[in-house]
Amino acid sequence: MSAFPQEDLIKQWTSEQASLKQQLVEGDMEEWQRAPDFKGLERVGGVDLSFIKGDDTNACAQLVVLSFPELELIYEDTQMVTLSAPYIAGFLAFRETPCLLEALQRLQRTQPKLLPQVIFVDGNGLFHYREFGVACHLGVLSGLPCIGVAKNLLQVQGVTRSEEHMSQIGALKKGGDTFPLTAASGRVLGKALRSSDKSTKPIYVSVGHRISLDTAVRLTHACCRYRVPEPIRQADVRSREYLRTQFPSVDTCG
DNA sequence: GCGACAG
DNA sequence: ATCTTGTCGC
Repeated sequence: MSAFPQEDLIKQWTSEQASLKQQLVEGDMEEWQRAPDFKGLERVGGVDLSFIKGDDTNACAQLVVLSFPELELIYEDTQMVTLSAPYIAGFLAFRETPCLLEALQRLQRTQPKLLPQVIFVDGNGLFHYREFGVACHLGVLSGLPCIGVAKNLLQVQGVTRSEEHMSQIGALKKGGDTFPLTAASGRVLGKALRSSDKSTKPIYVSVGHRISLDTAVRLTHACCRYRVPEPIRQADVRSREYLRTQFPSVDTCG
């Protein structure tokens, strides 16, 4: 077998990100994105992968489509997949995007009218080392509007978990409150959002594709029943439930 | 060399 | 990502 140093892989992936980035579209492109109440938006999607404890190559890939604004499940796709790429911070898309695109293609092929008008992705969009996170990657390759939502802060481009950052989190008083994630360049790459009155820890929202940051934040807030926006939360809950029933732990009492 | 490292 | 139950509080 030929050796393929991680160094080479990273070089290849870096140039691929730069190439795909040229197709990235920022800003609102649909009428519903401009509407105060998102009139015209009927379907929101969410994707996620879940793993079995000691196995990092086999995973359960999940795509859900919820009605908007009710946030009720109207479509679900659950599929066991074998991942070929390793997880490397900054290159999450190369690991997770292929199986998510396949899920979208199955939906496109069988029930195209149920395709989501926007997809919430677990991970960052523009808030990324090279401003091209997994939400941008999936957006460009699918052509669909995407929003990146990270549950943990990626310390990038000068944004750190500093006293200043902690202080800004403390200043988020109610659901919907935000503060910008500003790169050293001065560019706002995303926003920290207190997603509900009850949750203290913010989520980090950034543009994936074909949507503006303000619209992404506003819609994310509108989709939060709990800390994590419902489309992603449903995808997470359902993929884990699938693994729990299909692959029960082997080493637990009998 | 040290620390950071979405999922 | 996963490891993990009960517990404290509203």
